Amino acid sequence: MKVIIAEKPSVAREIAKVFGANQKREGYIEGKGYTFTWAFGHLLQLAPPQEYGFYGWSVQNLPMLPAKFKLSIRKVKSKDGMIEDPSVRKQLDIIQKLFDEATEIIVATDAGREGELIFRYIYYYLKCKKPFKRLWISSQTDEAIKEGFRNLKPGTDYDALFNSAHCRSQSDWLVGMNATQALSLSAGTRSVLSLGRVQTPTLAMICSRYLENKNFVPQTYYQVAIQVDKDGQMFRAISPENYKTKEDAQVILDQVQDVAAGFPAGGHILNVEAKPRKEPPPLLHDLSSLQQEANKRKGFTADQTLSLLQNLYESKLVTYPRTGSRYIGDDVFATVPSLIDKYKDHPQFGKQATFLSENKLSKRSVNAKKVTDHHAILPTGEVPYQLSDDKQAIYDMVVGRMLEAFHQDCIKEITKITIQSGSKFMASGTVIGIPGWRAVFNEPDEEKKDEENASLPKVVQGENLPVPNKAILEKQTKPKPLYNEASLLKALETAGKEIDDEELRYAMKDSGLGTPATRASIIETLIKRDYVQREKKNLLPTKMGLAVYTVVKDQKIAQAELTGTWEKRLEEIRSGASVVDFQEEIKTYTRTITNELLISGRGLAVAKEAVASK
DNA sequence: GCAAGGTC
Repeated sequence: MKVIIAEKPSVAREIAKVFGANQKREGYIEGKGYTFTWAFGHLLQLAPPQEYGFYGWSVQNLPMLPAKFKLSIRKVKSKDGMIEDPSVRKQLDIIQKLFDEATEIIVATDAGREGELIFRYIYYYLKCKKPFKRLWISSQTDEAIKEGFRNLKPGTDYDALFNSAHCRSQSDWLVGMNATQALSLSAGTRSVLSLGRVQTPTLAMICSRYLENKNFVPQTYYQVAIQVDKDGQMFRAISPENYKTKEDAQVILDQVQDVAAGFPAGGHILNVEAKPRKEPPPLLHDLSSLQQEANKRKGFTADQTLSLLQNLYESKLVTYPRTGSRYIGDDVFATVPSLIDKYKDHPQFGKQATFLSENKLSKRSVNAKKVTDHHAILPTGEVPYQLSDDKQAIYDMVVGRMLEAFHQDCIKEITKITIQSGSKFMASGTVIGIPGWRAVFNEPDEEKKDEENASLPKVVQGENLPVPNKAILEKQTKPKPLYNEASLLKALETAGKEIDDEELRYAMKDSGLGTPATRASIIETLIKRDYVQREKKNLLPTKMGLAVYTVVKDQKIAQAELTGTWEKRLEEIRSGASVVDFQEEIKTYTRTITNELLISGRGLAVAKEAVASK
C-alpha cells in the first residue's frame, strides 16, 4: 500500500479523485492500491519550555536554550487550560498506522517551506524511518497532479528546505519565548508582555504612526478658487500654487477679472487638454487584498473575513483562502469561461457575466510563474444556499472580483482646463467613458481627489467666460492617517520595501511581515495583549502598547529588518549553507536581547507606575 | 502565561 499525505483534507481529496480512489475511511481515503491521508496544518509544534525543565517563569531560567528541541502535539484551549487537541491525536494515530503499513510514502504537503516542515515534524515525531518521495505541485488541477506524480522527487532532495524551515521555527521560539519572559518578568506587571519577530515590528508600526499623527503640527496654506460659468453650467478652477500667507493669496485674488470687478467675461481659456486613460482591471483577490476590501466596504476585521472565507471554503463555495497569490495558471484559466457562465442568471452579476461570456477575457491575472503554493481566490461554481448576510457579502466580493479581473479596461476621459484670469487657474475633471470592469460593482472611484469636478462642460481654447465668484480657500496639511486593519495589512505585506540594505530588501520582497495565513491572528494577538485597541475602524496603541514600544523601539526585535536578515540566511540554508552558524547567531542574539530586556524592562515598570499614579 | 507557522 502506498500512502500519500497532504497538508489538508481538501488536497488529499483532489489527489484521490485523480487516482479514482473513493472509499472514504476515518481520516483517509482508499482505493487503487493507495491511501490518501492528511494533516490539518501543523499537527506538531516545538515543545513548550517546561518540557526542557524550565518550569514556571523565572529569571533563573533565562535565557532558555534547549540543547535539543522536542515536538509536542498541538494544544487547544479547554476549561482545564491548554490540552492536547484530541482530533490531532486521533489523526496522528491514523497516520502512524498507515505509515506502518506503507510500502511507499509520498509527501504531498504544500510546496513550500512550511509544507515541508508540517510533514517532517510528523515523520520525525512518529519515528518513521521509511524513505519517502516528494510531490511538488503548485496547482491542484487534474493535469498538474498527474504531471507531478510523473515527476516525483526523492524526499532527501528537500532536506535543505526542511533545515531552513526548522531553523525558522526554532529561531522564532528562542527569540519569542525568551524575550517575552524577560520583558514580562522585569516589568513585574504579572500580565504577559509578549514580544516576537512579527508582532513587535507590527506594534512598532502602529505606535510610531500614532505618535507621528498625534504630534503632527498642521500647516495652514491658502489657495485661490474661481467659479467659471459656461452657458449656465458652473465649474471650479484652482490656483496651481499653494500660498503660505493669506496676504499672498489676496494678491492673486485681487487680480482675478471677475464679474463684480467689471469684467463680464474675464476667464480666458488658455488650454484644454482631454485625453482618455485606460485603467486595467484589478487583479484577482488573494487573502490580504480581500481582507482589505472587506474592511473598507463592510468594516470586517481581518480575522472575521478569514473566518467567513474559511467557512465558504469548507462549504466548497470558494477555492483555498489563505493564498498569497493574485494570479492563476493557464490550466485554471481554461476553466474560467464555464465558471463565468454559471453566473449568467445571477440577479446582481448576470448582466456582466453574460457580457464576459461573449467577449474576450483579460489575461492580466493569468501568470503561472506568479502562482506560489496556491492560486488566487475564485468561486468554485457550486451554488450557495441560504448564506448569512456576512458570508454572502464576502462571497459576492469573490464573484464580483472574478468578473472584474477578466473584464475589459475602464476608459476614463481626463480633462484639464487652464484659465487665465489675472493669473492662471486649473480645472480638472474625470468622466468614465467606457466603464469596462467598473460596471461590475458600478461604484464611484474612491481615488478621485476632492478638488475634482465630476464632469466639466465642453469649452474650447480661446473662449472668454464670465467669472461670477472667487474666494480664498484656507487649508491645512494633513498627517499620515492612523492605521486601520486595511492599511495595516497592506503595510505588513509591503514591510521591508524601504530597507536601505539591498540584500535584506530583496530577501523580504516576496514575504513582508508575517504570512497571509497569520496576519489576522497577529492583529488579534496585539489586541489580546492589551497593546492595541480598535476605535471605530482605527487601530490605536494603548498606554501599555506605547510603554512596550518605548522600551523596545530601538531594538532589532522591533524592526522589520530582523525578518529580512533571517529570510536571507534561511534562503542560504535552503541552498545548502551551514545550519549551525545561523543557530549560533540566533543563540547569541537570544542571550543579548534577553539580558537587555531584563534591564530595560524595569523602565517599563516605572513608566507604568507613573501612568497609574496620574 | 509566552513565538510564528499552519488549518479545521
